[in-house]
Amino acid sequence: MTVPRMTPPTAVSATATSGTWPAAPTMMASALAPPECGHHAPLLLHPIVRKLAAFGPLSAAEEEALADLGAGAQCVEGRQNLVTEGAAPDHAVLIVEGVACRYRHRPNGARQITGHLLPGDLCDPDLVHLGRMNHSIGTLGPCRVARVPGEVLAGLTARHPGIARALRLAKLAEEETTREWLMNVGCRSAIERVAHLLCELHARLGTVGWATRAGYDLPLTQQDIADTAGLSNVHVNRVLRQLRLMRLVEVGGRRVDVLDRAGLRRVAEFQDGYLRPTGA
Amino acid sequence: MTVPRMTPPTAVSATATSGTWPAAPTMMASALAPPECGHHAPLLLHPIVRKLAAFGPLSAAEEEALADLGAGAQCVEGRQNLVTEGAAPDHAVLIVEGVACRYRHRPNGARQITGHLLPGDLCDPDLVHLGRMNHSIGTLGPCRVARVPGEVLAGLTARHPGIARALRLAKLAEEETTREWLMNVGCRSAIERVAHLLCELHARLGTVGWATRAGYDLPLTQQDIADTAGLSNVHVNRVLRQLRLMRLVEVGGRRVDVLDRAGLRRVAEFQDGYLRPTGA
DNA sequence: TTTCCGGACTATCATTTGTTATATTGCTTG
DNA sequence: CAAGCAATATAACAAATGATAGTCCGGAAA
Repeated sequence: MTVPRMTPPTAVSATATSGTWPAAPTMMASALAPPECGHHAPLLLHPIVRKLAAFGPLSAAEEEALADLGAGAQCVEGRQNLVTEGAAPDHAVLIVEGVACRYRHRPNGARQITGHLLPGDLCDPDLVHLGRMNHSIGTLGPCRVARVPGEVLAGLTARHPGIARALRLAKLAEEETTREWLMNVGCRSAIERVAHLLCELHARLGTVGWATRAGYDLPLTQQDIADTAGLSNVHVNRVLRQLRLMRLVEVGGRRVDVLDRAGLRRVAEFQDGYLRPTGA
Repeated sequence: MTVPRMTPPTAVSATATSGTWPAAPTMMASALAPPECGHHAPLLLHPIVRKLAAFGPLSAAEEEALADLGAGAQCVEGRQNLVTEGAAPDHAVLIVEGVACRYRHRPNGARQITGHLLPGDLCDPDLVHLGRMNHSIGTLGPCRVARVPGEVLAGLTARHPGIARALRLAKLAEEETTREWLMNVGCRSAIERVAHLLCELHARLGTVGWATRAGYDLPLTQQDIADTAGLSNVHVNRVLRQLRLMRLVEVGGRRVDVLDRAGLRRVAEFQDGYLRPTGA
């Protein structure tokens, strides 16, 4: 059977200035290679290495151990559950490629997405404490994911203090992100919410090499954005049109083109500090 | 949409004002004997003992060690900051009595409350990881709070595995609660949001002995509820009147009288499972 | 190719919620 | 006691957002 893959990041146009943006297109292209041949590629190409390295220095052995986590990654189509509400998983899930989310449904069918899982995200790092999940985790677009048994994870953190520390900081960042979403939904207007969401995705995908300064590929439908921001799909459409008319960002065809990053951030009041908590 | 209307950020008061506590007597009268009235009182009267014991068995030594945390508690008036955004605290804060919250302001003055801190709540148990806070913590009504130095906390968890485990579960419960709030604000109607909030407070205060089946004392203003639920104060007033007319709950005079607990929970679709995660 | 279908898009209308303004109440303070 | 302040209450109006319905488009399947 055919296995769905993510659209690879589009090559940067010749006019694009490198600037301060971390990702290089050639690196991203090779990141798409199957994980089996990954031992020749720089370890930083593995999204989880890139993500955790941003929280503090990792030893070479730690980077290698992290990269190994993605070795057995499998392809999953969009709209599939990875972990279902009520289950008591004995493994964590590492997103190697694609976008997944945490979500829950109300009895009336309404869905609320409570978190996005992007390449390099590991959930849940402390599943040992968790009896049964009270929300589900599912893919939004096609993904490559690796299941990490609890014992493997425990051994990893026991042996590598740098990884343990980075995972704690990553967890903290996730908590802060949830609070930021609450801020978003609780007291920002529709256009501000959507703008903020697009900024956040830009920043997060950027640190793992899946976004350029010009934009990023995004498998979310307008309904997915609506369920994230607490809006209706129709209103999300209205807001996206407005953002397009304001020459800030164009969203369509599973692609987000950021025309005016500064302007978008201004509308969203976006401050990216919450994504990078610093250790004490 | 939301226009400047808020009271300015509360003035910071690093000085722990001790002594007077305006509304104290009435709060204590119905529910419990005052927890501070002595070393002779059963340890379960200490809210943090009650709260953590709900997550799993604690040894007598552990209960005693926990009860000691509240020994040096000081009185703080309402509307005072305990920790201010941008600070890098070296201590955790234990709420012994009263209600506090995590919150942030938007530049336009709008405030979003992202969490409630009730008696027995300890924040943040893992402050070691935290560089600077990107939200503030402040009292909503008069409180008694104890500051717990990081070293004390570290020693406590190192020496008492039962406490360490309970604190981890409590942290997990807090995360689940934040997600539940996101669900609330993101996809429930105004009346459902307020009903859900009242149910949650009832359940949480109940486990630490500050609520009876009939209701509980609550120092929140309607504006505070509004800032929690992502509504305007006027609309909160409308909703509270509706809940009163439906004979579900009466809120007023710093008091919540629950007339029909089952009915209120039905309106809110309240499931309290998220408050008590089970260990694996 | 044609058909089918999900997603994007738009228009119109309905409704919830926010805004502004003004009393009122109760408590604190002078 | 009166004055002042904060919180509550309510009304009238405005704005933001949701609901419904339908078209259009592009990719997948027959």
